[in-house]
Amino acid sequence: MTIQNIISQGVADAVKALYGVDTDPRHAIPSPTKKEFEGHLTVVVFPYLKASHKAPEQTANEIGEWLVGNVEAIEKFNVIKGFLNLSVAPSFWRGQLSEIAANENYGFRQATETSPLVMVEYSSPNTNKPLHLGHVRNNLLGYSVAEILKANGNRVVKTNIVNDRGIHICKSMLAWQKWGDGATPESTGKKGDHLIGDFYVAFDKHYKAEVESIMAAENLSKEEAEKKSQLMEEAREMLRRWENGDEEVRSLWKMMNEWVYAGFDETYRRMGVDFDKIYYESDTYLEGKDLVLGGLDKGIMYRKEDGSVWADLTPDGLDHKLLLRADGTSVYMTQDIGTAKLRYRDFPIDRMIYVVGNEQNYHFQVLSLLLDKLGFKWGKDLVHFSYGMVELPEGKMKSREGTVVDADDLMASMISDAAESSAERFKDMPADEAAEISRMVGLGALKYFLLKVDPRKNMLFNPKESIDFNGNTGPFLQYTYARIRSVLRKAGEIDTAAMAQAIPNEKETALIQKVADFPSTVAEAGRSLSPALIANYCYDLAKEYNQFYHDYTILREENAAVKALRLELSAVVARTLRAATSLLGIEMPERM
RNA sequence: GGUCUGGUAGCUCAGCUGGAUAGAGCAACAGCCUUCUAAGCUGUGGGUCCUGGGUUCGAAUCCCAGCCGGAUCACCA
Repeated sequence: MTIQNIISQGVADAVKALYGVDTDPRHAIPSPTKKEFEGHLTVVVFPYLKASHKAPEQTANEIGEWLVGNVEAIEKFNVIKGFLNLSVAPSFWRGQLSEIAANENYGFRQATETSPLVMVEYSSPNTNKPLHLGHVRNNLLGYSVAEILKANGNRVVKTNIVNDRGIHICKSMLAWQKWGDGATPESTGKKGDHLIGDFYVAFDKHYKAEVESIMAAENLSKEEAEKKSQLMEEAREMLRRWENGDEEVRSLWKMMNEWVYAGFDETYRRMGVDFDKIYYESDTYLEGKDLVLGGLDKGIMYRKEDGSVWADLTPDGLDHKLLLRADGTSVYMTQDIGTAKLRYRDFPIDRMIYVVGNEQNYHFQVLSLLLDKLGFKWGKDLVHFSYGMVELPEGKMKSREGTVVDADDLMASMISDAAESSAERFKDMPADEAAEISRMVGLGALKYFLLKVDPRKNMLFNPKESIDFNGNTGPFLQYTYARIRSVLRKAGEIDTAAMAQAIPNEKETALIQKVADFPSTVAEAGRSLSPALIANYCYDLAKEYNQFYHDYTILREENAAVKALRLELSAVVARTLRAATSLLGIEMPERM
């Protein structure tokens, strides 16, 4: 039982005993007492004035008296206006510490066979260009949300839908045929995804040049010139051949996609994210058709005179939505319906979470309605985990203007920055260990930077100012962890028996209280799908520990009981920090 | 224009299921390493919580209106 529960129940009991009124204990959940007041937890008594028919101060005093008399954990209280500040007995906190220390999986709930099955879709790259900063935010959010759901006792399937077909890949393919000179990742020494990205850019360059020359030669508008583009026509022709299963096109497509996947795999590995199941749009894009046609029979969809198929969503406050073109081909929405069908066939999903940028809010609103109408039980409640974009100081990233921040480059520069700023302190360390720590620290800084902010909001990334390693950052958490580990290495075995005699002081109880908040933080992060909540918790915990570390000695403490308590407390903080940061995909070095 | 979403310190952001005097980090300034890791700790300055109404004992938080920014409203994905 948590102290919050003890208190809220106690308050309900007090109100019943004192004023004869039944109240719901959940209405009296105490909040942490503000630093400037004495006490650990605070109950606001204004809601009980109707029951007490007394002034706030008097009501608070009466409830306080009752709690001290009847609830063992409550030692004393003070009242300021309607705020009842409760002090919890040090012995209770010491007991909490022992309990927490004994629980290996503290804060995490294990999944069982009957736990809800949640599928989290994230990343979802196109195969015509390498991953960029926007994908990094997506990947880290998706990975973290999946880990948080696991920690809350859900069974989780992480999935990725790769957009491996369509006109954009054909553009890269065409450019490679025309100007590639047989280049391969091996012959150029380039990662496959970057190589393909270069050809995509090359296509765009030639296309633009072509359009401009048509405009000049025939005095046409840009739009008219684009229609006459020979290059674009060739790309479209290539797509038609692909759809017809043309062997030459298919084998080229296969080869080039393989290059890209090898590149993606490396990026994912470096980033530390993974997937349980990968879907490819080339496998799913036809699957939605049957469902849509089935919906036609059931009257969910309707067919226009030209043969196109639509859903009327005006009763739901939305518009009419096209699902099949007049020529019978699929659109994006149809593909997503098809993907849903395959997924549901593969896994009995209870809940589906799509980690996709907020520019697709409308799409997912529609998808939810359609899946629900088509009979997917999770359709209505599907979650579009909608996140904001990462902006640069000059605005959105634009590939045309070369302002796209590449994922591989970014990670590499974070790691080299970390290596540089730790060169001095690593000088007596083997090179491979120093490199490993630099990797953890550089990526830790990047991950924390992207995950600590509210996912819904657009965020700013300034490439000119490198991401900080000081203050509210990932390395701050890692440093705190490494520092504790260093103390524990020197301490050896902790004398837990001696700890029973210790009475934790104010700073120590504050720290225990912070650690005791971890499970409810994990639970809340699971409810609200919020890595940011975990990040903020980590920062608060580390900050609290560093103050404690600064103010008190541990190894030199002469009182054996106090020393044991401080060591145990340090051990528990380190473990909680590691557990919490693991939910963000951040690794903790043993030294740094 | 319709819908969705955001606006908090010079900058980047917390806080938003209503509670006390609105918090961090960065940047600036002033301190703290013969002591367990100074990527740390302590202090100073810095606020019309976009504006105006409303609800309430109490509003940065909820409601309404407005202003400003972003997204979206494709037979693109």
